Amino acid sequence: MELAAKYNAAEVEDKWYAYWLEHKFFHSEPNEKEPYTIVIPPPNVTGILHMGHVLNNTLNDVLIRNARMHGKNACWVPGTDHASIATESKVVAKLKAQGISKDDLTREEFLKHAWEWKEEHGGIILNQLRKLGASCDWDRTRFTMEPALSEAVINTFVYFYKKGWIYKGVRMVNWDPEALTAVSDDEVIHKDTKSHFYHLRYYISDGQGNPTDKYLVIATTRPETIMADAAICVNPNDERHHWLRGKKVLIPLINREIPVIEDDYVEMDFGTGCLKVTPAHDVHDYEIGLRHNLEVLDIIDEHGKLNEKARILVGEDRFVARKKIVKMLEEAGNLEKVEEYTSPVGYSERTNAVIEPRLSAQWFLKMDTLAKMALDTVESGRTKFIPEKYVNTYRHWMENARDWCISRQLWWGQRIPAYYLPDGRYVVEASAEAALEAAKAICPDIKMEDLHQDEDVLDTWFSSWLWPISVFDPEMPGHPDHQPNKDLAYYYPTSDLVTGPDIIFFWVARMIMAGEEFMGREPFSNVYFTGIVRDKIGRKMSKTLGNSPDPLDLIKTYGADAVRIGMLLCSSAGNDIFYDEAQIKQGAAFCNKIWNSYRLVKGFSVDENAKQPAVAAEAVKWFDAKLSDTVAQVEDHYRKFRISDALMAIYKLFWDDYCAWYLEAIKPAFVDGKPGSVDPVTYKATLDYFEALLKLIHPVMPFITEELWQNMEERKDGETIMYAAAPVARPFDPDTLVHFELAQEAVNGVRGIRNQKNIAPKETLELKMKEGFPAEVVPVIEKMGNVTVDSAHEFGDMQGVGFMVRTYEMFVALNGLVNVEEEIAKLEKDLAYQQKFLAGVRAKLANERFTAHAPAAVIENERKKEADSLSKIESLESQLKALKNS
RNA sequence: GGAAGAUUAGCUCAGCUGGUUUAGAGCACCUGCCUUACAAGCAGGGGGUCGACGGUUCGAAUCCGCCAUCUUCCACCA
Repeated sequence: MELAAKYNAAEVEDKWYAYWLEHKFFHSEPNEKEPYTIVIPPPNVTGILHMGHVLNNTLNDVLIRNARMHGKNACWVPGTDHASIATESKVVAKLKAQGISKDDLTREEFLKHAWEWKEEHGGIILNQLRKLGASCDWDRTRFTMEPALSEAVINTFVYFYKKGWIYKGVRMVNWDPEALTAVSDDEVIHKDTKSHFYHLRYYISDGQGNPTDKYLVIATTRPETIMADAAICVNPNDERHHWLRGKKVLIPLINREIPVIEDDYVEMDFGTGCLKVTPAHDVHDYEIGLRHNLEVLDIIDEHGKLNEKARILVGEDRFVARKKIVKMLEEAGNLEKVEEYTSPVGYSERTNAVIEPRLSAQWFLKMDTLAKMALDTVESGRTKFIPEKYVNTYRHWMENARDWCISRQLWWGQRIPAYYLPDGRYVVEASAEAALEAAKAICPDIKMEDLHQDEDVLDTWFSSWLWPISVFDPEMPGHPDHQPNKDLAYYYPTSDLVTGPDIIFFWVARMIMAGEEFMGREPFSNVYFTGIVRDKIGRKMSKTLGNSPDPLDLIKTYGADAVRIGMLLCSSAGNDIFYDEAQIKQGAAFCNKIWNSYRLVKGFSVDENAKQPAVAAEAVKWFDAKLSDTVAQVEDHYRKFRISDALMAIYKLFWDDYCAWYLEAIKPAFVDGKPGSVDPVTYKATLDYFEALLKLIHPVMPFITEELWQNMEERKDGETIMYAAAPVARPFDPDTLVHFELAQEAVNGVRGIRNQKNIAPKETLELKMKEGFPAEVVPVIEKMGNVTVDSAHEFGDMQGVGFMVRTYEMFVALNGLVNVEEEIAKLEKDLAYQQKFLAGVRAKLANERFTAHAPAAVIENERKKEADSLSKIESLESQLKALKNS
């Protein structure tokens, strides 16, 4: 096959991905090998691939492919998340665009639309992952709302309910009075908003419900809620208000009597130090109310209007009521003053309506035991976090975990399996039939049509926390007596999880809880937290900013391998990623480099009778060691999840060591204007190394490596680099590397002189070196530096330029090209530097406290520095002397 | 306001238990090369008082304190 001069990714990628799929290379079944398992962080089912997904899934794929090549039975389970809030709001928006309001639809009609939407968009993101090269076991693709997984969620709910850990409670939700729905905290936008601070007089009651002439002053931004006040609260340490202890005050206008209570929550130096407590209409007040057993009086209805409990201004909108009540308070003499005030106010992301904190009945899951278990999992190290700093964050949250509100006022999701009897009592069962049976125990005559299932669905995380279990065996969660099926027994616990730190609590912590509860052990051994992908100037990638490129466009332009490299080059664990297209270009350049190195190797002609030249033998020996050395480093980097370091090590091995040094060293010289031949020993080594390099980089660049690996020799159908064994580090003599490095430095010295003196690389120079230099690498210097090497005792008065390779003196003979003054100036500069350096080292050695305290090895090293420096100075001085005499 | 983390070359980052670091890498930059694998290339080069100030130590980018700036998470203050 002819190879084009440039690598064409587009042609290659689809071909090999189809080949991999055709042979089911990504598919895993339990076997006798060690499993390596990753479950994908399931993207939203209607989502579109963005740069965050690219980063995350590239990392996942690198880990999976690396494990596969290390002989593990690698299984990467893909799937999607039903994402109730995001998906439902997309469906609502789509219906709205068609002129359909969700309110006009029944639950069944709406869900029909939602499923249609899911069928239409559900596969997109998984197909996009294929373009990236993701080696997911597609036969195992799961969806969090598919029947089996939904059943698992329902069973889990019933399980916890019967265990007594799920209860119905009241919670303050963010109510959107326009959309008539609760919205999540994420959907509330806090904006500083100008308003007023109303200072109101509350008169002290005489005990009979009549005002005295004494009063206290509270400051509020919401005077329309005073009718719902349950108490006035002051700080117990606030001496100004001690006279109020045990007193009761009267709510203005309606003269309802409320107590004065004390609580640390109140800031003494904010407002007047007196807080009106309105449990029904403020989150904090609600909590104070709980502590002090205060009455909860809800005076605002779902539309944001005052209801009859308010007694006055009934039916008025909350903002109209505010204006009116201010006037009424003023007329009644209760308004002391009004201040301008700016405070953060929550607005609904969807309707821009001001959010009304509203109490509502919600379902909760107790967190105390689960959180304790999950904290232990991480603190004991059974699950490791990378980077470790997230353990702190995790601990803080787990120690302060509040009960988990698991109900959502939506339709898209698993419907809560609570069935209400007409009298308001309820039963919790996995099916309507079971619920009817249970209901009959309470009320023998009850019929199915009398039962009404809870309208709410469960939080999406209440399904995704089962993911590492339910993708293998959906029967398991909620059935403690169930024996794990073959898959679950084999694949669980999974190995690594790659995800963003933003969902450490929402998802990671809860998966650990579910894992401990249902499996009795951690769901994964390591959690690798990626950073957030930002643009060059540090802004989050977002649709509204338009600063997020379409990954598919990038793949089309540069190739998937280049995109993968580009993302990994700038990703150290836990740090945000500053995305820059230049890095993808770098990846594309690397692809091209690999491609062309193969063109060179493939173009070699082999002379079966040729003997291996000394320089080639040396290069082979060196690269062998270098390869082992790098493989060991790469293994270490992978172990520590330093993926970008692993990549950089391979990158340099391929580009600098293999292409720039090894190939140049073994490249046959020209014979009669044509490239000469390579001997068979060197040729075989060269191909072996090339293959080793392909294997090393394959996890990161799956496509180009498969293409070239397949091209290297005739492969059978069904063979793939994916399952080739990863290169293994072998022991080597460290001197091999050290000596070759000396040769490289000598060559660099010669090249530097060429550059300086403008001498063409083609012109062969004469290099003199003093004896003692490792002889075996001299042929390398001769070839790579295009020099002939002579050893000499003295350089005498030769014309030329000297330089040092560590402690070895070198000298390039040049005739008529030396500017003596320039050389002298340069040498003197070097000499001055060395003398200063020597003085520093000697000062250190002369310091008794240093020699007394420092370890022997450190002192020894300083002595060596001293000796090296001395010999350099000696050499520089003799060169100077020679130059000055010439 | 609370918590965690960061600050090293123009950019992105390594630098693990203080001493083989006389602070490194990749990219970018500058100079010279179309040398028959690759100009998406080759060869060479410049560039940092390790955020500021104190402290511990024979010795600090590394440990401690304080300040500044930034990021994230939590709470968003009647």
